[in-house]
Order: sequence, then C-alpha cells, then structure tokens
Amino acid sequence: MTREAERPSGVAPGELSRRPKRDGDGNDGQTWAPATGLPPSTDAYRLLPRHRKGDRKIAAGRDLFSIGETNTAIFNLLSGWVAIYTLLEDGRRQIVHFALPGAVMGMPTSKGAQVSYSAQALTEVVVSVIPNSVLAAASRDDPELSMRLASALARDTSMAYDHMTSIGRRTARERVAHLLLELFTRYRAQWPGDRIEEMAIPLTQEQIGDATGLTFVHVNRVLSTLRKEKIVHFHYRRLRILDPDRLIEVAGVDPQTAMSWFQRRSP
Amino acid sequence: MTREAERPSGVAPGELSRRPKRDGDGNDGQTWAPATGLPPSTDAYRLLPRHRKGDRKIAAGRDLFSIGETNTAIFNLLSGWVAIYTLLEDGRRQIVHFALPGAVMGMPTSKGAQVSYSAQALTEVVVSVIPNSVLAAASRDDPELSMRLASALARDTSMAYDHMTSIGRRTARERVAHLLLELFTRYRAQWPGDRIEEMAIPLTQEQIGDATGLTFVHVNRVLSTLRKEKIVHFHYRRLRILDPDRLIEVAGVDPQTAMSWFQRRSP
DNA sequence: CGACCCGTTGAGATCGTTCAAGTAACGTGG
DNA sequence: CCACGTTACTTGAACGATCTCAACGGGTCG
Repeated sequence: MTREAERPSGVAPGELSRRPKRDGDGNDGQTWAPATGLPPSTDAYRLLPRHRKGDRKIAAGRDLFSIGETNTAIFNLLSGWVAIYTLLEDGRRQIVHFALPGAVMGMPTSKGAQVSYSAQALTEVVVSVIPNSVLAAASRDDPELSMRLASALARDTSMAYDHMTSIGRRTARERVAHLLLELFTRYRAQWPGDRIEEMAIPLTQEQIGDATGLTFVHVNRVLSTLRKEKIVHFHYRRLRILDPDRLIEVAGVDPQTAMSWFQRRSP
Repeated sequence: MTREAERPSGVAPGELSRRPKRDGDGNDGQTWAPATGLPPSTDAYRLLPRHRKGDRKIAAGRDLFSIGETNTAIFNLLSGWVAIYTLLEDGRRQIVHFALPGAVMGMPTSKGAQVSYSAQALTEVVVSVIPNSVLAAASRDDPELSMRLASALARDTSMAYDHMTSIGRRTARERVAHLLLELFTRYRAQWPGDRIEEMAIPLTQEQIGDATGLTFVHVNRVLSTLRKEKIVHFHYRRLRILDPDRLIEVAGVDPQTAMSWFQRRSP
C-alpha cells in the first residue's frame, strides 16, 4: 500500500538549489484529470467545491503562487507536498507551513488583497483551483461551506502558533525533533491503517533548516546526533523513526498530546 | 536555553517572580487609559453579531480562556489588548499574537475541539462573547458573515506567518524593531486622524521577549542601543518613535509595505 | 562518466543567554 | 505624603548554542 506516486522520486529536475529563487514567471500547470496516487478517501479532501477544469498538475519546484500576487482564486491541495514560505529582501527564507493533501491555500484576507507569502511545490502536486467567484457562489448554495472553511483556517492558525512556539522557544534539537514528529504524524493520519514507521519526506536538510529557523549545517549536526542516538534516521529524504518514545521526549511534546496526534485526521 | 535550571531555584513553584502566572489572581489593577479607550468607530469592530448580555469586562492579567478548554464560544475584542500565548512544560512561554480591538479569538478548529493556546488580558479588556450556537444561527441569517469570519482568520494566519518569519530569520535587533513598528502601525490604524508618534504600549520588556523569542535581558540591551541611536525610546511601557525611517530600515521592512501599513485598517 | 546537488565535518567567530548584582518606578498602607 | 515592598529595568562578565566559512565526500541523473 506504500505509494510510489507519493514518493519524491522524480523530484525537481534541477529546480531546487541551495537558495531557491522566486519563480518569477509563475507556473503553467496544465489542466488535469482526477488523479491517481491519491490517498484512499480523496473526496474527503475536497473541502471546497469542485470547479470544472479546476484541477491542475504542477511540477516539483514550481510556485503555485507568489507573494504580491493579487488573489483571484483559492487552492485545495489534492496530492503532493507544498511549502508555504516567505522571503526577506536579502534572501533569508522562512518556511512557515508544510501543506499536505486536503489543505486550503491562498484564502484572501480581504477583497482584492495580495497574498503575503508564496507556495512552492515540493513534489509533483495536484491542486483544485477555485476562483473566488465560484467560491462565493458555492457558499450561497451551501451555507455550511464557509463555516467549514473558517474552521480549516482556524486550524492553520493553530498550527502556525505551534510552529512559532517551536522556533521561538525550543532548542535546535527540540525543533528538529518536533518537526519530524509533526510531519510523521500528519502524514500517517492520511493512511490510518498503515503501521509503517518509515516514510518519504520530500525535504532537503536545507528546507528543514528554513522551516526551523536554523542553517542547514546545524540541521545536519542535529540529525547526525539523533541518528547516532538511534532515535531517528533521516537520510536522503527518507525518514525512519527508530525510537518513537524518545523522539516524543526530545520534541518536548506531551505524550498524551502526541498520541492524540496519531488519531487526528486533519491536513 | 539550558534544559534544567529553567526555574529560578529557591523560588516556590508558582511564585516565579518574572514569569506571569497563568490565570490565577492575575495582577489586576493597572489600567492604561490611553491605549484602552474605545476607538471612534466601535461598531465597526463588531465583525460578529452582538449577543444579548454577551459583553464581558476582564481585568488586566486575567486569562480570557486557557489552553485545553473546550471551545463553546468565540470572542470579539472590543477594547483593550490581549496576548495570545502558548507554554512549554518547563515554563518557557511564547506570545504568538497581540490581539487589538476588532480581533476575533477562539474560533474552534472543529466541533467540540479544544483551544491550543491561551489568551491573557494585558489591559482591562471588554470582549463580546458569542456562543457557538449563536454564531451558527447568525451565519444562517447573514450568509456573508462566515465569509467575513474566514477572511479575518486568513488575516490572522498571514500575521502569524509574518511574525514567524521574524522570529525564525531576523536578528534580535530586527525582531524588536519589527515588533515595535508593527504594534505602532496597528495601533495607529485605529485612530486614523491621530498624528502622534508616541503611544502607550502595555507591555513589559519580558513580554516583548516572549513575543520575539528573546530573553528580557537581551531585549533590554537592544532597546538601550536603539535608544542611544535615537531611533525609538521605549521606557516603562511608553513608546516614542524618534526616527521612523531608520526604524523601518532596521526592521527590514520594505518602505512601500510600511507605508501601506499606515493606511490599512485591520486589527 | 561528469555535473551537480546534497550531505558531512572541522575550526573559529558571534550572537544571545545565563548568572548575578544592582537601580529606578510604581503602589500601598500607615 | 512618606516608607517600604514589589515589579520592572539595567548593566557586566562569562559561557555556550548556533552560525560562518571552508573543504571534501557521496548519490543521482543525464
């Protein structure tokens, strides 16, 4: 049941460099028929209404949208991994969120607003693109819709707060452990039956650094010691959890909470 | 950030002098008239419907709600300042957001969910409390409501991403400058006419540290140098901006963006 | 087979923390 | 209105976590 399609195997034909640049020209995702390689309950991921011809396939390394663009549509991720990130003028980069299938991206903050962050495909990705007008119409038909949307956004905010706490108050070791644990549990929540303790994480050590507020050099050192301690083994984008209990401990997560993560079913 | 000696030895647990206690008695008392009084257009802040008897007044230092509580109502801040924060088990604290009048707090991430953060009144505060049931009913009456709510939440997420970028990728000096600039512009957006460059910020240096991921000692040093350089003067909760241009420069904010902040009218 | 990423390791510099000992403002009760 | 206790702010010295710079090794792909 392990999904080859989900693997970052064919990653980025040279799109990902040490300092990924902003993808200026945007992307030219071709329209695409409903996907293969999706998790079991694909339809559950369609929080948002389906738009005719709205599915797009985007290559790894490309941006789905970029900071400063005026918001004309919102995106519902159907498959693949996406990094939401911001840039400082001198090139420093912060990955603020990893979007997994089911995620909603690009919700406008007000009418005609510009997004204040960018979204980069980490793997090949399929998104459902819903123009704002379609969304507005759909929410008239289905009054519950925008409330579900609001809940999803509240979830995003909560996750952002959690991530922020990690960056602001945890040590490097704790941050890395916390991120790996988070990604592992979120990923696993998508295949509830699966008992594997190994997964493909389509991230370089530099991207882990960008997410945790560290340099890739230091991420490497932390990962090395975690490996020597036989807690986790992360190498060339494959993650193996060797000692879940100690990982939870290092991550500084309440075991209670950690277990609930293993249940939860949210993007 | 050493693992153990996190709590000042000798001090009884729960009596941490510097660490504000969760909830409990709270140091009610001081009120900060300047920053607390209701802005001109109070009604504009009622993004959410008014609930009969729903207005509550809360003393400075108290928690509006705490992590782990089951979510039964959402809050619309009418006046005063609120800190949204999280705690790690050993007492490390991260302030993830400062809520100003107009803010919506405590939106549930799913039915019957628990909030994953706490909210502490920094000044005396007035909030409108809207039970979930009332919200649901109101959103049936006013289909636009939940869409406006979703936009407000998207705004929260954007702000969280911005703050996270600051903590993860900026130097201490940049972080402090950025926070002061942000608070100043958000505050000023509430009194559009006002031309003052001085304001009361109801924060201690420790709270600034908790928001920026620094220790209060280092916050103090940064503020000292900013004062010596005649950029900003922050002393005993009063902020005076001496050199706006250089502050914008130090904060590493695009002047273009900074100016737009001075226009924007959002909590 | 040759490029090109990506990962690894060492040495030294730096930024921010920790610990410690003050001083200044505030608030309270006499 | 003053004395006192408390909280907030300030400063110095030493330490250490993380960064920077630099060189090299390993994997993968065209």
